[in-house]
Amino acid sequence: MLTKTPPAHGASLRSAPMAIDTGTGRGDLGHTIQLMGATMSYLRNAEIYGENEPAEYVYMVVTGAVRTYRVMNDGRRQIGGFFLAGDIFGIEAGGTHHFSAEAIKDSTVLVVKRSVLVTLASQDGSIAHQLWTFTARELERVQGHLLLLIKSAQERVASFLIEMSRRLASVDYIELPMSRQDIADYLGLTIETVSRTMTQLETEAAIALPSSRRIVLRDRKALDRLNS
Amino acid sequence: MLTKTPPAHGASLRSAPMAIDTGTGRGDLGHTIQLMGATMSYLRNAEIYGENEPAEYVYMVVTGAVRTYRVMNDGRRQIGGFFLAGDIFGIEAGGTHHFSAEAIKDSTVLVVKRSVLVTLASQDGSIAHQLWTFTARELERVQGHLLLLIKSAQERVASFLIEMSRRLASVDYIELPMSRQDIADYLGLTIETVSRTMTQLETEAAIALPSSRRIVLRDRKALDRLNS
DNA sequence: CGACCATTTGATATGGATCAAGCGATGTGG
DNA sequence: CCACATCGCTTGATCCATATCAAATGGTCG
Repeated sequence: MLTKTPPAHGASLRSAPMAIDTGTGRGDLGHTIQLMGATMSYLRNAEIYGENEPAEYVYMVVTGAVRTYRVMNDGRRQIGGFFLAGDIFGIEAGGTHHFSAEAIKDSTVLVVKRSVLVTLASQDGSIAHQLWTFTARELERVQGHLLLLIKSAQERVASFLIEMSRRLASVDYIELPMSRQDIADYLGLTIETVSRTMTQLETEAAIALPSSRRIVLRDRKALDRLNS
Repeated sequence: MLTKTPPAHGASLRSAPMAIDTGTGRGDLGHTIQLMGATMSYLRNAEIYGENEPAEYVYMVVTGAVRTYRVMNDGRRQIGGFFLAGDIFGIEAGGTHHFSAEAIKDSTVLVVKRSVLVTLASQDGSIAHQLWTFTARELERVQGHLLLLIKSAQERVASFLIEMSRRLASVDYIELPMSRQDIADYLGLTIETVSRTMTQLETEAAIALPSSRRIVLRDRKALDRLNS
């Protein structure tokens, strides 16, 4: 359950935004961030920000993947979310982060000063609306995550795979950026249970596992039935 | 796990706002609603709104208590939150409710048309900020709820009791408005486990149970240790 | 090749679910 | 005003899904 997180706080500032496909519609807060953001790079497992730190920046993933998490006093880690290319994270209405954020693999992100965004919002109703809408969508996401945690292991894993398949713009297989431990800590399971459930789904011909990180969704209907 | 919800859709419109102690600081969206809200009454177990309905109103509890919930396809019910006097619920940035809401006991609420609030927000930056702040706080609440669901039964129940003691402005005992089934569906446990855990906490002298709905927090430190 | 790390697989333990019955309070009709 | 039905809650017995503990396997990199 517990995970060590060898940090390697290697963040280098680069510059200049670039075009990103925001087709999935994250409000257009993504667009706003693209216009104003500076590029930063983080090495695998580098901390992007820590729990209880002041929330100085808002982030959008350009390449790579990010996890947010909290460590409970007993050492258990709960992952709050995974953020992939195009996803925004780190927004806090109150000025403090309630989760930590780390790069799952070498990643680049756009950053915008939160204070700038907040000031803009106070002048521009459209920006204010984007902030609200984004936070509301985040709320929905967390509510969905919460609903996952009362389901069976099979259902959780199936839901996770379906979600990832949707978000990873996958062709005929998905390439997971995160480890089994990350998945376990996201789903509230142990790594062993996640692994066993995967093999079980493979046995039932719902998925195929060419390698541990590469997963073919073979029987979408069966997975959907579990996802329900 | 499953619960029947004998509806009795008795909602009568009354009128006129009244002063409410908003001392705990819900932004001052609460104040805004007090200024504009109309009073509605709901009988115990009456539906206030349903999942997937358009979100026409925003609500603030004046007296009584409200639960929001979703029913999964297998019949399990997950309670999303309990809302007590002064609490606001039913805000949705997208125009649709994602949970249903019911009165836990006979309740009165203030209602404001969502459209009015949204229009106001587009003109008044302070209202826009209130909406954002409120939604962000709601997000934090749900994240806290999510963290609960990975803990042990004792920890969940202890956390629940501590939270309720804080929110119910209790003197030397708390008077729960909700049933064991509601608590179970909020904590992701069965009613039997909630009941057993309560008796266990009583045995350990952490609480006393003068009656099933009335609970004395006898050893706050022990509970805090579980809450952690 | 050898060391390390992630993942899988196996054996066993356990917390909470499930099935079932009992109990106390509340309300209703005779 | 009592007898009885109902409802919410508690308690008991057993089962099962997932956790825990342990070891084997496989892939990656120096």
